[in-house]
Amino acid sequence: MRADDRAPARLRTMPSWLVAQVAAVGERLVGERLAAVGARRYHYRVLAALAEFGPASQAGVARSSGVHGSDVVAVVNELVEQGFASRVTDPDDRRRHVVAVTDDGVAKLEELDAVLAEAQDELLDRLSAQDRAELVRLLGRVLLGS
Amino acid sequence: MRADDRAPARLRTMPSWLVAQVAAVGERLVGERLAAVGARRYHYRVLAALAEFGPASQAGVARSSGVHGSDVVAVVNELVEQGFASRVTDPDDRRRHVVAVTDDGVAKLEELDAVLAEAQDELLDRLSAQDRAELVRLLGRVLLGS
DNA sequence: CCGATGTCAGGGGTACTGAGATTC
DNA sequence: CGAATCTCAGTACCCCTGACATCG
Repeated sequence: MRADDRAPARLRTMPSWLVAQVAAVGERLVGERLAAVGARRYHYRVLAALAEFGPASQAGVARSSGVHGSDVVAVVNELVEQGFASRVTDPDDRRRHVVAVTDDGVAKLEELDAVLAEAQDELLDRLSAQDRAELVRLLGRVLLGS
Repeated sequence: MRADDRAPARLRTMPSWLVAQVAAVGERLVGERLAAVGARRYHYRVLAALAEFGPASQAGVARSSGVHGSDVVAVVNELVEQGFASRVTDPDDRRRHVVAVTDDGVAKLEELDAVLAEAQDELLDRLSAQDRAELVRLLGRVLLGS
């Protein structure tokens, strides 16, 4: 009981639907590759935020990674379990748990980067370099005020 | 504990992430508007498929709407409850439940069409008509072989 | 028996809400 | 006190898997 992709005409030209379809394909490609190395998108986002912005409280990680605070808890739990992040209570403000990426975490992030680059290529297989750049430009513009 | 949109640089130019962000914005706009009139995307997709392709078995609806067969059951249940669809056992093949859109369902679909058109405009607010067409073209091309 | 169909139960991932406890 | 932080429980949606009974 699977779906063909003979979608109703109403949908085939609806931008929000097209973009959702493309996003779904991309998320599947990315998700499969991340799963193959034991990660999810949440892990990547949190590791990337920690690597770029440095150690931060979990609330800070939520802000910089875009992952919801309630989910950061679980993701950081998993990253710590796997040795990719450390979490210590801030002595200056004992509400805060300062999270930092470890050396293993940096290595893992590089592995994930490579894996995601592959997925991008597969997703955009049919687009020329120009078209890829144009797509990125248009998507960026749509996001500007959201 | 909400997210700013200061995303890591790794993500800001990654096509799969950009498209997922835009899709998320679109899905929120669409979802909110549909919720305001008591519907979800699944309802729209099933109604649109029924209106365009005519009455069909639930397996047929799954194929033409792209909604998974296991979910079609629940969606059709809800549409029938609301009077937007009818479901009768096919006398020629008693496995099949033939689903059809009702007059109320057609009216509902038109309401949803209007609501979704608004959402498209809001989503693409920042793009010229040319850019919108270009975006649709590029997205369509990405989907061609997926 | 095989295959298509409909139904149900359930999980996984993402995103969010609400409440409680702790600390500033 | 109010506000921020962390944590947990739970919800919702979408997508999917697996199993089962029914029927052609």
